[in-house]
Amino acid sequence: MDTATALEMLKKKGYKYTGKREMMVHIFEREARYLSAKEMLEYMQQDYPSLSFDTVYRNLSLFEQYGIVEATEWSGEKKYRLACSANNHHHHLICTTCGRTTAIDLCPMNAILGEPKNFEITGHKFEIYGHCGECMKS
Amino acid sequence: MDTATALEMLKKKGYKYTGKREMMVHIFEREARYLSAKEMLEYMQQDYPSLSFDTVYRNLSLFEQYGIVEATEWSGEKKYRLACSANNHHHHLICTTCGRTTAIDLCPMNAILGEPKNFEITGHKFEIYGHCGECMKS
DNA sequence: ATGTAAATCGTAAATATTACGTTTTATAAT
DNA sequence: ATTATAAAACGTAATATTTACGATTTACAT
Repeated sequence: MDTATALEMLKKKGYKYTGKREMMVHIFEREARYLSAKEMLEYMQQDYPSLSFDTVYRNLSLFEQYGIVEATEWSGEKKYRLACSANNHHHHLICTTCGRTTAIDLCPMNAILGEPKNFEITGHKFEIYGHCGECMKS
Repeated sequence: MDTATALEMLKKKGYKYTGKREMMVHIFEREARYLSAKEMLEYMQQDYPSLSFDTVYRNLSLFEQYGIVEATEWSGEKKYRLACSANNHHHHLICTTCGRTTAIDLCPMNAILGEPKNFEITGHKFEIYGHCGECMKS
């Protein structure tokens, strides 16, 4: 999911192509890791000093809704990253310090045989947490 | 992990055996599901109308620290449940409406061959979310 | 150039969690 | 049983995260 594709897709749905949305996706591309809303706000404020919370949160939700970013939460915060371009479903090693990820080409759902009785599955999460090489140094 | 065992264990560590802690573990036993701090507070206030947030949060942290409860988070809230008495490591189907769980006797970490390079693993999460039979009715 | 709906701003409200000085209480020693 | 003391709880405030909303600005189709 690159910036142009993401924003053009939104435009086709009737949303506007704004500089702030463009920058948000750019930052996700550049950082290539999970970001909190606060981190995103801080990066954005370098270019838009008076940016409001509303804009960041609203756009994060919009991006999530249309599959531009994927979200998870740890340490009491929601975190967002650009949706993986890999077309196969997979999971991640996540550095809980910096948010960087490494893909795991394995989904435990494949090992779940049949449907559980009396339970409608809506989603699942498989995440391995830890510290990446960079963060271990410091 | 039953009430008596849990509280006696704490006592040996130098913590006091209080009616509030006893009731908290009782509620966890009775409910047998993930509870938010708020839900716990509300249950507790039936017997202790002036109970403060501090007590609930402090004791939840204490319980987590000593393995009496296990915690996770979804929908922007931390949730706690009595630590599973099963001595084998396992995971859960979780009803995101009521917090009830069903054990899955499977851990995807077994399929992760070897240690990832340049990454120190500190934990992992495998959870399947959905709606249980009870909650699907309503 | 203009109309209109969407986006953003500025700010406040809502929600969840943590913190802290004071008072109360469980517990062990006397 | 009384007392000392350290932990627990109270009452309340502070902090952090997320959401909400009326007013203003902007993108963009006409």
